[in-house]
Amino acid sequence: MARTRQRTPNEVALIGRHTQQRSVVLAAFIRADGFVGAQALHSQLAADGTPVGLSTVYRTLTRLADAGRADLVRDPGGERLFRYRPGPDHRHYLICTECGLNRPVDSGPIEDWADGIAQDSGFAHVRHTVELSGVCPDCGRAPATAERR
Amino acid sequence: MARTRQRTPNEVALIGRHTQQRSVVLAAFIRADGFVGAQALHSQLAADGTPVGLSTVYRTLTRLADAGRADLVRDPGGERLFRYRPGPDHRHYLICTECGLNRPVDSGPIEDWADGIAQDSGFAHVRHTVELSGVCPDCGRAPATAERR
DNA sequence: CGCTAGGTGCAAATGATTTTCACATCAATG
DNA sequence: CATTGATGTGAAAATCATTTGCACCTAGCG
Repeated sequence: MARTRQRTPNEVALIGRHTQQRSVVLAAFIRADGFVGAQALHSQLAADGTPVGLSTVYRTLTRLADAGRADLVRDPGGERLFRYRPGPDHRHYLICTECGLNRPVDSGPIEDWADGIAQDSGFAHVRHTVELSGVCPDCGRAPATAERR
Repeated sequence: MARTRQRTPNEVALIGRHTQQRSVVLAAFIRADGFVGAQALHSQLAADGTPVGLSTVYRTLTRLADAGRADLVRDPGGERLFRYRPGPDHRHYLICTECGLNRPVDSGPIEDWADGIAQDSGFAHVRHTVELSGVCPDCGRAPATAERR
């Protein structure tokens, strides 16, 4: 419950000019600590009393991703979900399809495997996307609204 | 160069009623032998002289995927790409971002890793998506039109 | 303090996918 | 073989997430 980190994240500098909107978006994004969609973040901001245009949210997240400060995955519905990435390395997550709970997993083996493939194949700039999804213990126990599909 | 497999794939049975359109879509889909988007398949069919409504192509592919006969990945642009899956197991591919060339890779390690994660996490119905992309030797050598993103 | 490149927001444009709905077809039946 | 109710089909309209056009701001420098 310490500082609410309301101060402008210096990450703003990495993506251009420093503006109020960017600070707010960035702060909320970092605070989200997990995967968020642009729309969700936009709603969150509105709810927080610091509304920012949807386009701006999109623009900010896109820039962050381009700058390598955010990872990007796809919702089964096709929505882009962003996750703040503090460091240069990336991680992989196991996401609950019911409640959205997500936890990082040990991806060492994957990295090694991917590197090996890259070597053997002769392909350059090999990148990988790994998404794990399932039903977390809680949801598995209490099938919520059990809305499937 | 034997039979052109123009006969109706019996897979049709798995997704409902057997109609001309489904046979054609399915045949083309199987013949595509790799990832195809609904739109591409639709164009292909038109070019082949067996036009089928775009909606029908979408419906057919979606059903196949639901029935577990097709794998699904996302284009960086957000387009859904389907790949016919003959058996119950799935494979992972390394796709060239320049020319689309794709080759299966040995995914044994991944399967094991994913299974391990599933075990440890307590999550149920754990599924995984793995996408590897890079630039194939040919494209790396001759940077084509070198249009990036 | 004034300037200007870069930002911002809204609304309209895109693009892929889905749905609606009137019409055509399948496949079991009489 | 004709009937018929369930399904499937296609064209166009509807959705949805995301992008873009454009007129209006503003950070940050001189």
